[in-house]
This record gives sequence, structure tokens and C-alpha cells, in this order.
Amino acid sequence: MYSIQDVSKKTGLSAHTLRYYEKEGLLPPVERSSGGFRQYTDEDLEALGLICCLKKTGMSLHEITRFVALTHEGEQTLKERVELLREHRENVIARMAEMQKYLDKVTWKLNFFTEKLRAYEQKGQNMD
Amino acid sequence: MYSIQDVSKKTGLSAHTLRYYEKEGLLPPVERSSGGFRQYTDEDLEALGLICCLKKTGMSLHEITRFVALTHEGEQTLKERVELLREHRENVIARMAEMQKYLDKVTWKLNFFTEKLRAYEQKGQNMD
DNA sequence: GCTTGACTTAGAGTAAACTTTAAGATTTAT
DNA sequence: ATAAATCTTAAAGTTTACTCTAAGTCAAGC
Repeated sequence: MYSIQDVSKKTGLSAHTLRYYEKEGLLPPVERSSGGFRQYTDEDLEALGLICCLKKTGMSLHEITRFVALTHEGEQTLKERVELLREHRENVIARMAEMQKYLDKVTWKLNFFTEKLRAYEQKGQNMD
Repeated sequence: MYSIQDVSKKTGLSAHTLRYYEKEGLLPPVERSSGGFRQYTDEDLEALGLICCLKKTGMSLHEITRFVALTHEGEQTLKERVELLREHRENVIARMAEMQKYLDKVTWKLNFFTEKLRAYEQKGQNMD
């Protein structure tokens, strides 16, 4: 059992954000202590782990909410969830490939400018 | 010489956005026809190419504006520009590595769910 | 028992990067 | 000549994902 602060530290999300996620349905309602304090289980942490994965790979909170909702509908939504994940994975791969392409251009430009800088500094030296 | 529509088609940015970029200083003021219409040169397109590269790799408009401003200050800013690009490149590489890490987790989850789905469908079949 | 942390709701604020609107004037292309 | 494209300014609107505030109550840990 973890307090909201514990989970905040573990996940890097603020307590505010954790409550917000719960309110928005990204997390199932978290268990409470007798006094009403949230007590996160290891299961909750695992669910959060997947959520963070999806978020870090660029899935919107809206889509994540949809995915989580399906999860709670049980096994009959397995197929849909698999399809969602598969599609998301394809998107991420495509985005990464695009990113790599643009990164290559940046690298090329960087080399170009580096060479230009070398020439510029050379020139300055010759002028002494 | 290209009209704003030509450039819009070439870059995928709307005419609105092109004017907005110019106003914000991402592009140097574009040449005008006698009637005041923007006429983009190949040079402008090249500059836009780099801008798009930086944007696609996650640089903010604010930072791009800074980079473009340095460019217009001339050769004495070459060193700073090289440093900016180098730093940006490192950031992109780091982000891509992180992305890959999370993608691996997604892949793992996908396989897990796929297997679960297989088992679920198997079960359904047995129940006939 | 006291301090620190947690709870609530509801709504306002923030940041980035556009996007849209409005309305009229002008230019370019066919 | 006419239709379609472009121009202007200034400001409001949009989306996403938070982030913060307020005010008051209550619980947990030492």
C-alpha cells in the first residue's frame, strides 16, 4: 500500500495529476483507508506503468482513457485492445522513423555548420 | 518564385501558418510582388526546410526563432548556432532512446495481450 | 496533541501552436 | 472582365494536459 506521495515519487507524476487522472478515468478508483486516504496497490502501480508507457509514446489521455475503459469491461474487449495497441505501436514506429529521418537532416546541417565554423575560425586566424 | 499557396502545398503548412511564422520571426520577411503578394524564393524554401526539421524533431517555435535570429546576425554567431544544434541533436537522440524503451514495453504488452486473446478465443471454442 | 499531509469541489489559469473570424481592399490569372 | 487568391490587423477561440487556488475538514504519524 502506497500513499499518494509515494506514488508521486515513484512515477514522477504530481499528487494533483494522480487525482486528476483518477477523476478523468485513466485510473480505476483507488482504494481508500478508513479515513478516506488513497492507498495504491501494486496493481495500481502496474496499471500506472502501462499508462505512462502509452503516454510517453504519445498516446493522448483521451485514447488512454478509452483503453482503460475497455480493460474494465473484461475479456470480451481483448480483441479491441489488442487492435488498439497494435495500431498505436505502428504509429509510434512510423513516428520514430520520421523522427530519424529529420534527425539525419539535423545531423547533416550540424556537420555543415561545423565545417563552416572551422573555415570561419581559420579565416580569423589568417587575418592576424 | 512561389505563391503562398505553392509553399503551403510544398510544406504542408497552411497559408495562415506561413504568415504567422513570418510575423513571429521564424521566417525573414518574404519578398513581395509589386502588388504586395508574398513571393517565396528557393532560399526561403530551404530556410523553411530547416525550420520544419527542427520543429519535427521537437524544437519549440521559441527556440527556432532564436536560432533564426542568430542566423541573421551573421557568421559571428556560427559557434553559438553549432552549439544549439549539437545540443538539440543530443536531446533528440535521448528522446528517441527513451521512446524506444517505452516502445519495447508496449510491444511486450501487446504480445502479452495477444497471447491472452489467443487463450480466450481457444476457451470459447472449447465451450461449443 | 500537534504538525504535516490528505481530502473535497469547482473553477480559473497556463502554455504552446496554431486556427479562425471579420471585413474590406486589392491583385493576379484566365 | 471577372473569379479566385491575397492582403491587412487585431483579437478571440481551440486543444491538450495539466496546475493551481480556495476554503474548510479530517487523518496519520511521532
